[in-house]
Amino acid sequence: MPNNTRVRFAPSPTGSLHIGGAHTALFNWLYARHTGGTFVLRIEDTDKERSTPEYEQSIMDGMRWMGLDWDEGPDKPAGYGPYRQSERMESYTKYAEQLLDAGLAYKDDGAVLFKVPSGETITFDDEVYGQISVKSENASVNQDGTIKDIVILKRDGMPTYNYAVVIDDYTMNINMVIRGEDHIINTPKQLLIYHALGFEIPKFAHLPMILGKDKKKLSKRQGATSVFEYNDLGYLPDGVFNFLALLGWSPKDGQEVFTRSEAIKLFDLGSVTKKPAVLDIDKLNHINQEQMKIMDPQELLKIIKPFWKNLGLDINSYSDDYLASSLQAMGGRGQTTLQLAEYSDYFISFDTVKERYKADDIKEEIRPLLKKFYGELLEVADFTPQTMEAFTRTWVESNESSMKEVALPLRWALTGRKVSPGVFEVAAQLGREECRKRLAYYNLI
RNA sequence: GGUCCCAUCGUCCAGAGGCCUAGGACACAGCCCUUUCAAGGCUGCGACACGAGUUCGAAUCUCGUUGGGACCGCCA
Repeated sequence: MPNNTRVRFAPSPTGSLHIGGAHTALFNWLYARHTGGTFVLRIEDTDKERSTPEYEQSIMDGMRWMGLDWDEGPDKPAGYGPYRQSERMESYTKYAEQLLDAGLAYKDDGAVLFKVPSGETITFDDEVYGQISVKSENASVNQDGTIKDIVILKRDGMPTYNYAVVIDDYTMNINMVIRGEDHIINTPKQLLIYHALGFEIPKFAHLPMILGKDKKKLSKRQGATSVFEYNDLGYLPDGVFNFLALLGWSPKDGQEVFTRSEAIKLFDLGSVTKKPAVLDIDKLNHINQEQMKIMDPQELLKIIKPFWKNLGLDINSYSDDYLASSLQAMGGRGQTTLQLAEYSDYFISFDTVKERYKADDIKEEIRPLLKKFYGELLEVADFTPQTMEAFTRTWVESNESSMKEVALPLRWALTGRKVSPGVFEVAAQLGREECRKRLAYYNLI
């Protein structure tokens, strides 16, 4: 069954993909994937001054990072191209002339302006906000409140935003326009042009804004600018994806942690909220942690590797299986990839342990006991957490010691940290010989 | 200032007239488990902005007030 739902994400390449743009792109993608429709990427590069190919590239990379693939775009031409506005001049000129001929537009100083009528009421049904109506004389105004005709072609010949979107959405057959709420106020202006040209009107769905802690629209100054910074900060694409999906929307059953395919299945424009949402890093951290827990170990490993490298750890001398199981051994600890990498460093390097722990807390009186115990522990037939723990429990009992007394120093010697997964889990992961080496270094066997 | 939009715990969401002495999640506090917590379990704290209506009954509908946001570029 062919599906003709067509949505688009239309960023302007004047900056990287920021969190607000990512949110809009995500919801478009979710809608397209849920309905089986087509997701179009259109580059709105009509600002000659600020648009750059580098930003265009960066936006696409950001989308790829988030796993938001598009079906049509500058790099994926289909029947509705080109996909950059700067390459679609022909249609802007054509329809401008049509408007000029019909007397609905006029030229002034080399620019073409659309004549805004008065006395009309422009109404549209937003899929999220419901019915919105504005009087045409209020649709486009000067600072003093007088009607302001809409510039459609600038003096440099390029189309303006409000005009180009209409022409492109129409000619690209977009039938559902999903964009930020900041565009709700632009919609009446665009509707005027739709009417003047006799174009069929698409459905509109505006999304609540994402606000910063100060409740102001996210600007480049606050928080991370591009989605890549979230990567560097330790967030998973799936974490950002999941977290962003929860801003302004939630599945009917209240599930908060979900995979991409679950999100696609569950997504519903009808349950998008209207209230602007404040971005809460604590929640992102939590969602990110949950995503790390359910992620495929080998996939997670690919992401953690660069973080380990940044910590100066030599991961090349270990197999992927060892590294992946080290990550698994962390048992869900750490909220970000950055933390996970840092917390697990002792699986890769004993040097980091030596730097952190000098063993000067060990009282000489108990060293003999520890030596005796660790020596025997290293000889258990089966170097698994279960066996080691069982062995230890009986040992401390018959030697009038305690779990605390022997396990805590062991943790320090093995990890150089106060906190870690179960110490026998750590020991098993490190392996008998590595444990022997570390204990020997601290003169504990 | 004008136009448009919004209004439930600190934050993100449930709630579409009785199921609400308002539910979940994050954060916070406390407790528990344990060899440690950065893992896990439990408990607590905490909100329907206000005022009028409509109704037998309102967080849910209407109006007003207040508060917040967005936009007012030949930027998008």
